[in-house]
Amino acid sequence: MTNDSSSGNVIGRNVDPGRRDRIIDAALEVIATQGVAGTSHRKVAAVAQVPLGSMTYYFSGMKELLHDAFTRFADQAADTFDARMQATSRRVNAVDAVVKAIVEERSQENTVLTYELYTLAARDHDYQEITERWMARSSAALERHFDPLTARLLDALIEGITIHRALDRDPVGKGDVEEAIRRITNS
Amino acid sequence: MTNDSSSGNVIGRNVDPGRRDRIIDAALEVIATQGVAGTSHRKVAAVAQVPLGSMTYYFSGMKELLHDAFTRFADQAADTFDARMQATSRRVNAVDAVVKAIVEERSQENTVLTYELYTLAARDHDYQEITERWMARSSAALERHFDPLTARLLDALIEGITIHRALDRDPVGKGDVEEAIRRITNS
Amino acid sequence: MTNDSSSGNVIGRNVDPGRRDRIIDAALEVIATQGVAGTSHRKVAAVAQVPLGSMTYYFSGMKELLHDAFTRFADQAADTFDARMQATSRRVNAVDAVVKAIVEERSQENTVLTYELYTLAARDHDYQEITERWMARSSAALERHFDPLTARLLDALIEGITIHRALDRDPVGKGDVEEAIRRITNS
Amino acid sequence: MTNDSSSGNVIGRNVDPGRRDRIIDAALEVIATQGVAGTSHRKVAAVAQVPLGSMTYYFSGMKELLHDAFTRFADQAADTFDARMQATSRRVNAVDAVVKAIVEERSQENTVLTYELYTLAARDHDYQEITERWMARSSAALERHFDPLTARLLDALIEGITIHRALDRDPVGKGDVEEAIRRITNS
DNA sequence: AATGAATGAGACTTCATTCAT
DNA sequence: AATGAATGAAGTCTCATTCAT
Repeated sequence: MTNDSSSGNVIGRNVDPGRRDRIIDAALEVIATQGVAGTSHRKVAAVAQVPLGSMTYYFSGMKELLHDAFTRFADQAADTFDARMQATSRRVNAVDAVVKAIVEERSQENTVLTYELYTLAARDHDYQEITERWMARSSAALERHFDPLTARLLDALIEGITIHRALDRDPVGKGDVEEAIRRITNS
Repeated sequence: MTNDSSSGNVIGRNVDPGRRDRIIDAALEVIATQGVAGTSHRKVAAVAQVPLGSMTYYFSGMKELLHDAFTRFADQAADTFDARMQATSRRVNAVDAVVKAIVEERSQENTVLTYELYTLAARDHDYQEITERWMARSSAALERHFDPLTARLLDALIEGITIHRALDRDPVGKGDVEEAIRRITNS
Repeated sequence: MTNDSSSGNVIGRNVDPGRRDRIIDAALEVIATQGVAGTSHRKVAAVAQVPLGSMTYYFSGMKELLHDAFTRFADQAADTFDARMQATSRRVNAVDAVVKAIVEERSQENTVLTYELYTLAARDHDYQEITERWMARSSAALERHFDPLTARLLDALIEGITIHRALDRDPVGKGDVEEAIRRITNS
Repeated sequence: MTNDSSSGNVIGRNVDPGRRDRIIDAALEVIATQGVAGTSHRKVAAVAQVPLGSMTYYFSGMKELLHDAFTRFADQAADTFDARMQATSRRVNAVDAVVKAIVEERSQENTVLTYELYTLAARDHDYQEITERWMARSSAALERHFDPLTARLLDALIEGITIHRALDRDPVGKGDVEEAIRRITNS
């Protein structure tokens, strides 16, 4: 009668720990695909394979869902970047590491999610907290290798290059990226 | 007989020639306020003070409206930046002009609209054409004073600084912006 | 394919003047049957045989629908009572007319609707305006035959007797009603 | 063996004996504030500070909860009125006592609850039993001082005056209330 | 040319109730 | 005995779009 979803226990309610996490992941997937504007409880529930009613059981509303999703996204991105900077011992390698972070890592999905977040943050302070924390962590990671001002300016440059690489049909190449990093860091 | 759609002013026809423009302006206002996600025919029609039926009469649908609106937005922004660069005769002043463009001009509304556009462009090629043209015009304007590579990198830096200034609670000051421009342009 | 509702014009949208009125009537029917608590857009739309979407096209929301419905109900009740009082020329007959108004006319449906309205009015001033106007018209109608104070007290008595007759398993009879009217009017 | 539900305090059992009562009180509070229509298990549970699951554990469903709540309400109201009548020894004072009962005692909350109850009773016989008992007790209390017919008519008058006082922007004053009581009781 | 009327689809959310524990 | 987890049903409302006029 009803779809036996995944693991037995057909009669009665499933006890499904981890479901909240699954919904958040599904939300990020839908946001990346359809944008915040195209994200709905229905679609997320379908991707997460949970009943529609679960959505507002686990999240007070759409806003909480989006907030939690973008918090996870920003935290993970910052973790990754942090790890990358941490793995670089010497300053001369730091420039390389940054170049790689830009060129190799920034997926289309990540870029899309980033601008969706910025768009929300530009209008709603609750999301701005997420971007602030993220930016602070980025700068801190860069300060492992650069002075505070340089770290900040470099962070901004990374941001700008990433955007332009994402939106440009003929994006700047790796060599030019490196040149930009060198200039801003006086390396 | 009555196919003259350009100039005529036969009784009862074409009473409100600027209506299409008015709708586009209203659309930009609504997008800035409510985001693309919160933009609807109804709201735009209300702001533009035109009947709801006008919306799909003048625009084939939501997408055409958004496309036209962002086209106007990007064109105007590029015009302004172009004029600013054109007004600067010597390279030494160019750095100053760029700093001012960043610090004095980028309003909250413009920033919001910019990311709404990027968000669309990141997912839909039709909008990407708009951002591409915009970026090309920006670089061209900068090439009045800088070599092509520098112009491109500078353009990206401007982008990044603008974002960070918009999203940071304690944004970098004018002096630091100038320092960044100097570094990227080797000035 | 779609249900041909009432009168032709299957292709395209029906132009159906009077539809708003029909919805209001349907609302009163549903309220009488299921109570305000049990009234929903769906149910009213079903009774009125209009699409669900019509509900919020014609009424800004549930509240406007209820307000309009109860306004019509109160106006009609006041009209009827007014006509009854107007038809009675002499005071001696007025008592009789009032008795008849209570005993013969107050249907179960009317009584139910009245208390639904009172319940709303007790909590929301917007509905209280309806009851105030109704009460004012009742008193005015009674003042054709009685002095103002007597009219007011009589109005209250009518109210109370009606309630008790509706809620009592063994309601007071016509004779006792007449006795009550006589006492309150000193007739 | 374990059917002793009144006093036991075995470990882990019946830790919170007054919980059912607390829920009923909370229900009355919610009904008074939001109306029967706006009353839900969730809201009542929140006010009573009990888990949501308690609601259907202690009450078979919403109807039982409402029924129990209104039973308590009616009983308490009848108790109060009864006490007031009992405290009045002589008939001449009885009129005064009734006037006071109307003017001094009928709170907005009580009035609201009363009509919510009437609204239910008008449609559902199970609630009508509550109103019948209440009315019977009122009449009985009045019969301490008045003959049966007068008691009944007076009871109805009290009802009507209370309603009109609640719904009228400019309610009848104490003096007029007294006049009404005198007329209906031939005092 | 222009628009008011109309509606099906789908949005978010609340809820009473069930069930495993 | 008691409850947290869970969900299907239904609620209100918004909307893009269509069509007759």
